[in-house]
Amino acid sequence: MSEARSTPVIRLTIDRQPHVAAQGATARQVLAAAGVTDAVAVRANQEEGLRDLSWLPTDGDRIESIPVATEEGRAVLRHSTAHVMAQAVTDLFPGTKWAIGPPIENGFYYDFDVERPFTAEDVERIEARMRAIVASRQRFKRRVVSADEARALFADQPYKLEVIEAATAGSVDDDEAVDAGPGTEITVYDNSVNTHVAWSDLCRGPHVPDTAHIPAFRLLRTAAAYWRGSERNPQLQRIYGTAWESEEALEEHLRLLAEAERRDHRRLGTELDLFSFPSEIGGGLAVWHPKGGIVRRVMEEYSRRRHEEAGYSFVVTPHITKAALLETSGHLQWYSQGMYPPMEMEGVRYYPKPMNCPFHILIYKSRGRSYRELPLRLFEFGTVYRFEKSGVLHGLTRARGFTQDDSHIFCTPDQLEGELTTLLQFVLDLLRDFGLTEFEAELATRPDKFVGEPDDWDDATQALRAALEATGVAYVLAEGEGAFYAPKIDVHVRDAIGRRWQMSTLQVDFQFPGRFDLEYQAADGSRPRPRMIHRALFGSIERFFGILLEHYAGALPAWLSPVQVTCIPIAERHVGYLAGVADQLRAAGLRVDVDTSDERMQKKIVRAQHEKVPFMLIAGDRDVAAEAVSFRYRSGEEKRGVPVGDALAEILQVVESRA
RNA sequence: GCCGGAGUAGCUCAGUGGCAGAGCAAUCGCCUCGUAAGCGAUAGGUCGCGGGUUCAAUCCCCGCCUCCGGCUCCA
Repeated sequence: MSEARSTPVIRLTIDRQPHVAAQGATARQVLAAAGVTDAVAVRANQEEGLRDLSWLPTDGDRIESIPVATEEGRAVLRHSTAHVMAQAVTDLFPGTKWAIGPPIENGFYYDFDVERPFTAEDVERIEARMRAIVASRQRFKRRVVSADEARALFADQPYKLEVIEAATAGSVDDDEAVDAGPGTEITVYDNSVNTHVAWSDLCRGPHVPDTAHIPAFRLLRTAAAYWRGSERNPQLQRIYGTAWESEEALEEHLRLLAEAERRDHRRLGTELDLFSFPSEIGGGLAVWHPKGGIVRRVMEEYSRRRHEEAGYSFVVTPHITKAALLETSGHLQWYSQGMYPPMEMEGVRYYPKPMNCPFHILIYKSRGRSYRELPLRLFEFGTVYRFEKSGVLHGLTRARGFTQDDSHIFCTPDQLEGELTTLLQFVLDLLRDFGLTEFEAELATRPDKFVGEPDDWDDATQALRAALEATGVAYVLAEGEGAFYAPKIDVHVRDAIGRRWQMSTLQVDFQFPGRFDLEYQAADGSRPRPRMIHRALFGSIERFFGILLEHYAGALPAWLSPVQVTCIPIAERHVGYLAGVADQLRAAGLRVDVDTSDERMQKKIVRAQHEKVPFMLIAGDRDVAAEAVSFRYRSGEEKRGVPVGDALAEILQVVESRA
């Protein structure tokens, strides 16, 4: 730097490279001098929080630039865009009270207390106003204020006052922390053009330097949300939006949203004639049509076989039970709001079951158990009923009646760790067989409110951790997120378009063995309590099916497809030949249709393509003469003149490999 | 459950205060065809349900039901 001669200099590290800068230079200036132009914020000295580009580094600071095209950078961008949105709302709806407006995955929101909910037209006007604000190149300027100054500034903003009080008391939650840093200092960001302050918000920051750094955004939808997330609090009007580092990135995100809509399992369920939710039966209660029923049966059969190979014992239990069982288990005390109400017969109350565990425990208890029998692995496709609030139902992934692939494993304390390890490996292997390959696990530890002995918790948590380490699956610690009766591993999967779904859960239970007074006879004649592991692998068949359907966009792999092969005659005279081919394929266990409709071949191809059938076998004169068929694959590729035996072998190979 | 939105043919959706429409699907007929939609005809509706306003309501108003987007909750 040329001015270094007359100005005191400071030594900095910028993105691990040493640099010299003039004292008093902003982070933005030193980054620019170092050739870094894509940053929206910086991290200083490996601190957790980020700083504005207007921050003044001092000698010896290590600076990490945060480019906009990173998750942290986008969060800064989205947070700033949320401010612009709040400013636009304030411009258009004077008197609006602001709550909070944090960045979230893929976007941002801001909650407002307004006279009436926003309409679609309001949102258009807000977005237009935002574009004007962005075009005016407003700056985001940070200033530190005292708690009293903040109270005065936001005297007419009751939600901000609450955040200020929470911040000064040091008790903010994560979302609110975005608006005011805990305890330390209270900061305000002024949005200004030249010296004119257009709008100010209580905010921890950081923010982009000015609105020229907001290249692409879109408002997406409005919704109601409770203040501080509690249904006892007033409902606020929330606007969701998204912001990206470029128009291209925004377009790509919008394309992904459209893709997700296209893959919606509820839409595919109707289009492919798999299942439906007749309103005559009631919300959240599915009926499975023949084609959906085939897929479900194949899934269950495969799972059953794998469980048998892994040493599980199949059990069957009823759908309803007397209240007493659920009193012993504690469900009536803890879970009654999630249960269907009881029905009374001969003066006794019976409940539809919300979970299978108490029933499996009674099987364990049906006679004395020896350590020689352990681990005892009970498995059931157990159908349960839970009364979900009407607003939360969502196709097959959130239903009121569903079938869990539920198992309960009873083992000795010594067996626990080994059992968990093989169990987790089993879970991951089976998910892979269904084509899900990206896993992320969470180890959820003891919550503030818990039952049992801390030592037991530590042992069980350690066993779960050992299982995670042994299988090598990536996991994060979810401190305090365990169930009140047990630590657990939750396995999440990423689907084909990157969405995260919670799938399997493994829990080590401290409650039930004691509540039901379970025991086994040990080799030394003592009668210790067994350990108990709860495990749902798919979670529920319905939910898993829905996720698979979205993962594959309806084009299920051949082994799961309801129709694996559609035979298409080119002309009516080829029907008889293809009927013979179809018989051969069926004899080999394949699910085959022959399209005998009075349509042209092209039309039949369209239909089979819409039905997402993996293999079309087409036959005309040339194929008949050669005792061959012609393939058309789901991809649109084709292969002509394949001898029937070869075609059968090829299809069987794909089906059996579950590819 | 709460806030907002939407309900028109099996599906996707137009439409208007004055006899209810399209495409696809379905049925029937003609065509017999070599890799993404052949031609014609027919049928299909209490315009979610109930009430109100009006000479007249699918349309405007009110209530309810169902679904959708969120919130809370959750497999």
